[in-house]
Amino acid sequence: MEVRKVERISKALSDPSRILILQQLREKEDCLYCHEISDFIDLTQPSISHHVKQLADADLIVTEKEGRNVKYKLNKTVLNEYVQFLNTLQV
Amino acid sequence: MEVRKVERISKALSDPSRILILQQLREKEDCLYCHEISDFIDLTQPSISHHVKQLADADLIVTEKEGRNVKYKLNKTVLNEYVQFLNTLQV
DNA sequence: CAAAAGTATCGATACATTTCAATATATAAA
DNA sequence: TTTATATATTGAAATGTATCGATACTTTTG
Repeated sequence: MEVRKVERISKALSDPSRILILQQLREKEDCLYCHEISDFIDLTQPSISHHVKQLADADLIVTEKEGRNVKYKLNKTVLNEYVQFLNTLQV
Repeated sequence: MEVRKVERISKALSDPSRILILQQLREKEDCLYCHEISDFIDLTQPSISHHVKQLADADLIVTEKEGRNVKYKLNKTVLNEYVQFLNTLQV
């Protein structure tokens, strides 16, 4: 994995709201809808949209449009590649 | 691992210079001296000192003083805990 | 087609991070 | 003890990020 990509993923993971989104995504077992996020994060809609974008731009989540709703899934492949990179840092 | 800790480690990993330091630390197999960093990072001494501090504050590296030099080691325990946290994000 | 609902984008402001020059501190060498 | 070397800290400028209100876009519903 390229350094630039590691940097972007790390940055996406460096915010409590975004970590919480990923945790809730796991709780919901890959069926988190955008509008559900405001249930557990006390920020305005534009702020939440911004955080989701960071996660999506880092490829940590995949967005899927369902009518006027947006549904999120964890991108396990990218998360695994990131973990793999971290493991290569250990001799 | 606490969210605050994940946040801090992620932030430490979200900079190309700091990623490079960790990569070189692996190359040197846990024997990286502070003054060696300027060989592969083109920043001033205070900037390098700042980056090293970020890594140390996140507990990703352990610093050891040897006379007027400082030597770094990777904190594998913390890195593993971080990886473990990331793995719990996968169902 | 008009209104409503869900999400994204824009522009502004506040806050955080990166970087450097200057300076301080600590240890070693002369 | 004076000087040199290695690292840390400080303060400031530049850049980046988070947040919000306002607004635009898209899809659904009436």
